[in-house]
Amino acid sequence: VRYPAEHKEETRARIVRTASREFRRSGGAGIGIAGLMKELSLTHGGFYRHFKSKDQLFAEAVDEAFEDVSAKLMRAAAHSRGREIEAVVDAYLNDSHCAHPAEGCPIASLAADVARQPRKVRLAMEGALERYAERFAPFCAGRTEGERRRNAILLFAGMAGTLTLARATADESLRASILESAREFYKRSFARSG
Amino acid sequence: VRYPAEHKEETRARIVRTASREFRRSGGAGIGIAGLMKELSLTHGGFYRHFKSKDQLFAEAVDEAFEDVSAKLMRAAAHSRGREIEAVVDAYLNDSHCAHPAEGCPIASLAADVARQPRKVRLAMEGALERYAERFAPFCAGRTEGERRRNAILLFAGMAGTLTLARATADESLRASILESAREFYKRSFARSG
DNA sequence: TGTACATCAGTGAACGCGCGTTCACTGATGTAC
DNA sequence: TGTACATCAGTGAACGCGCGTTCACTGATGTAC
Repeated sequence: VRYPAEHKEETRARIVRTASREFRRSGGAGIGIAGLMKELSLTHGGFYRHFKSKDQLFAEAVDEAFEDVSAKLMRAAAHSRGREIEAVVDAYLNDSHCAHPAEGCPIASLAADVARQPRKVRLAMEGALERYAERFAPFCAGRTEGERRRNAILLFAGMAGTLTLARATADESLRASILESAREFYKRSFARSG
Repeated sequence: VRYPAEHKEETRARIVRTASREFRRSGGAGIGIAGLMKELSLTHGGFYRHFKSKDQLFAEAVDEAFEDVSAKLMRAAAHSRGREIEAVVDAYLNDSHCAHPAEGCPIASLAADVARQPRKVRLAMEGALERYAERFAPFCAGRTEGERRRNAILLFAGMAGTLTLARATADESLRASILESAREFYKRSFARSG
């Protein structure tokens, strides 16, 4: 079968997009190449025309996840009429994000996984994190650019830990209560206006 | 072979202790029954005399990890001459804890894993978390017991996320800088005296 | 005191299964002549 | 215009491997008589 010129690129992008969702849902070991390709109505053999290993796909999928979530949060910030941190915190620490890891923040779902991966994967994570910090620093409290960037990282690290812990909980109301008090805390701690 | 009366109990405890370390190091899927038993110079078949499944062991191992870390942190608090939160934050957010997940906090290494487990495992996590909150609440800022407990949970959730993110980083100095600014932030936010 | 038997923590072969990866192959299209 | 050939995304069988779990078995000791 011969495919149109842009076909390969599109397939590759579809694999990354699906992998990004599935890894966030099930962890790096929770979904295999065969399952991933099947979800796209392809067979596992073709995978290696696009990626040299599962590890490489994992790194790209983490990157895609960062871009995905970052775009959503930036959109929330843009519609906030100057209360960007409040909007970002509300968009991050809510029941829907908690209930849908597959479409959510990769720090919350994959950071512990990434920590166990080879340096190459951790570098991809680090790059994505730096981009996060750069984008969100302007909305954060802090007297210098460096301080605002450190605060942006602290904000996301803290929110991610809170979201993950809420997800690890069994009781629905405990979960909601954790998210609620965290929203209040992170807004108070990181919003520019105080 | 016939063993002394307390032998079985001791073997069981050794399995849980080893599993607790190995799961924290490698994640729930990162170590198997055979590997675990081999580390204790036993064979995999005997495992099922002690546990009905790997899931059951995982739940008990998470519990053991909580007790382990909680005891260390309470010890740090006890030696702090009234600056308990400062001592706990220093004991949690340091390079050594970052470098040794196997002996470290299970929220940081296993919460994302637990979030994907059946309700039974999440209940075990929740119970352990409540015990954490109860123990550390007295050291936290807050006007009511409820507020102090909510703060204790926010403190550990935030610190765990920060530690996990630091571990997922590739650059040693970025890691150190994240930990340092986080220590300052969490002390300032949660210590009683301010 | 001596003998027959029950106990049961631990052994190691075997089960079915899914994993990541490789590879010979397919076949519709583009290209060379 | 017609024919022979190259391309290469995708197919599906096969690889070796490790997984969680089961099970018939072992054998030193405790117990019954």
